[in-house]
Amino acid sequence: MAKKLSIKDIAKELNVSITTVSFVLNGRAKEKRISEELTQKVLDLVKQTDYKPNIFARGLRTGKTKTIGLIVENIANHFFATIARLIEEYAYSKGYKIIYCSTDNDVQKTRELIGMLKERNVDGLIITPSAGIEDLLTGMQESNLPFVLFDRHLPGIKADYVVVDSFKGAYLATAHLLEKGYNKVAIITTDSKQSQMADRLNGYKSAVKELGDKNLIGRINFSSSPAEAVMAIKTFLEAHPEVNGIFFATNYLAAYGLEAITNLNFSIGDKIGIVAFDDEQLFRIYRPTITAVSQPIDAMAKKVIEILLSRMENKTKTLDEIVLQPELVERMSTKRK
Amino acid sequence: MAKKLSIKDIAKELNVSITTVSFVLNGRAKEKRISEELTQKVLDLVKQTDYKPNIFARGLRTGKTKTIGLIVENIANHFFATIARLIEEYAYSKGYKIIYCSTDNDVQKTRELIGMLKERNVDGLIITPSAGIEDLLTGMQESNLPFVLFDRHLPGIKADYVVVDSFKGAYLATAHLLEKGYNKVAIITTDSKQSQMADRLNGYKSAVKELGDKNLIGRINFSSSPAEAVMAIKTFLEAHPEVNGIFFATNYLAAYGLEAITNLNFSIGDKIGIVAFDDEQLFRIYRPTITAVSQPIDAMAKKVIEILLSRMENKTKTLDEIVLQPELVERMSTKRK
DNA sequence: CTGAAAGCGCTTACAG
DNA sequence: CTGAAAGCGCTTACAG
Repeated sequence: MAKKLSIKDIAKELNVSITTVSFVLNGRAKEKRISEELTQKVLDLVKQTDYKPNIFARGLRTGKTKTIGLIVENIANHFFATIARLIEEYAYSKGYKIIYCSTDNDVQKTRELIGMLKERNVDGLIITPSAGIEDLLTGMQESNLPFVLFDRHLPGIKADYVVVDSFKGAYLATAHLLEKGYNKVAIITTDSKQSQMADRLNGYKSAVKELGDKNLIGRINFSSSPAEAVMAIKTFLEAHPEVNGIFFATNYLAAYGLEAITNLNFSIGDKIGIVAFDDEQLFRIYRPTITAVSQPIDAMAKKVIEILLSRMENKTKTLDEIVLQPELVERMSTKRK
Repeated sequence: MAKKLSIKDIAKELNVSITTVSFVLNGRAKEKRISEELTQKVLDLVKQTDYKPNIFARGLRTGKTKTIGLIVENIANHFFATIARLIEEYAYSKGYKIIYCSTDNDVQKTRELIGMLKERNVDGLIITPSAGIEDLLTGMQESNLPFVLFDRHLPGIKADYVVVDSFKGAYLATAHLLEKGYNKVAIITTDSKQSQMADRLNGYKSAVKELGDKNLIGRINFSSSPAEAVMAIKTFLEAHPEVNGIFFATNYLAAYGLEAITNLNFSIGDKIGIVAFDDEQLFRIYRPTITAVSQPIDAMAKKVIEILLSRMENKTKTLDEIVLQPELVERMSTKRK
């Protein structure tokens, strides 16, 4: 590897001390009353030689890395991929880089990843937490490593978070189905205990209690393969022939559900109304188009980065518990001919 | 932040020199003939205290980071997200972390990202290259920074790459349409000059020349918004009413195409046959299901990491130019009733 | 206004 | 078998 330039080379070339160069580089020239002329000479040479400070040396001294760890459930999921992309962009514009990882909702893996990111001295973390990592989060708070939870939070943990009002979204979805005359509405959800899933179930129950008949709950094992999930949904629908409306608690459950329903040859919209939680391209393109609860992904990404950065700069003193509002996007899957 | 343990603390606790601890930690105890007993004592204490070497200090000395940079076109695209996920997994199992970035096919952004990753001293890079970064790649070769290209490669650059046989995939897709009796087959592609896109166009042309009539080429501006792309495809189809088969050169073009075709109220399969390059969930779930050219994503991810790691360990001397075979997955969109 | 020097936590050539 | 010490490239308290 071609010998990299060091601050020493710059200093020598200009016949000044490395201290001076360092001050200029860190924007402390004014404060240290280094002459404008000299400052400019340093900046010019740095630009001309394309000198980049060694990140390790700097990190060793300062302990900062300008890196943020982003731990999501599964980066291959459309929702997480899109939000990761936006977070990457906002972070990048502030001079931060992102290291992403996927947990698959595996507590052990989440623990390892957090350990790994701490070891790499990330300056902050963004996490979709699974239950069972409360101790790690508490530890991070004690050691002053800033983090923001998103998509869900953990009861009992007092920490910044950005989530969508899942109860409200589920309520809107279920009420919409009931009002459209689909009077036996089921929910298809996972067996996970996460806060957002619990909220979605409660939103469903609340709408059913108010406007509907009785709860019809199908739980799909979180670690099912796609084929197993499709089969499980099919079995559920066969066991409950009265169902004429379904609220799918996640985007991937809805995708599996579409496969199951098509296998059963039910006519979507006519025989059975459908709403998905979380909007995506599939629901716009599928025919009939699928009514969905849309999350404000862009606003979430922005909020998350904003909170984390101000926390990292020690600006925030109070807790930021942000609950954004979802929106129901009405499409053809909840319309009878 | 709680004071972190250093190698000094471990050494002091055990009354040995830091040299000894360092040798043990780096698996050089045997070679340095450090007694088994002492070695074990060190390892025990390290485990017990959960001591982690400071990554900066190590990096400053060795220049290694155990980090790989992954630069893809767009992490929110299903193909890249899935492959990134797999690469992450394989890399992780070998003790490496991944930093991802998205280029949006913007040469300037790609250049910046490569610069940023070099600055961060990644040990290696995985890149979906855009034309215009040849000099950077050559520079990396000169400075011995290992990298592997994937999805596409650059003519004129002699470097390891892993791609899918795009010519073959496009040929299969187009020939399949023609054989099924869709005798006026168009290709919808981008205006990009990338090797894989050029190959797909050539595969299309070759099949048309052999089995078909004349070339019908629709080019969509790569930086169109989704709505613009849908409109452009619609306009193309209206201008060419004879078209009864379409080969979409990418997954997202196919998705836009489905929207356009539905807007036009064409019956897929009957009036117009469709094949997409790159398979994804949408094509399995959509009704009718969509015939697609499937890329061996898992094999690609494995190959990429394998080549990069062996290159990083200086094991590879010869060039690895891997071309994997795609597969045509026949579905309903190319079947007439 | 500017510089000499300590020190961050490692690795490793050298000495014994 | 083991250790004292140099040095990686920075930042910054201190001195002038």
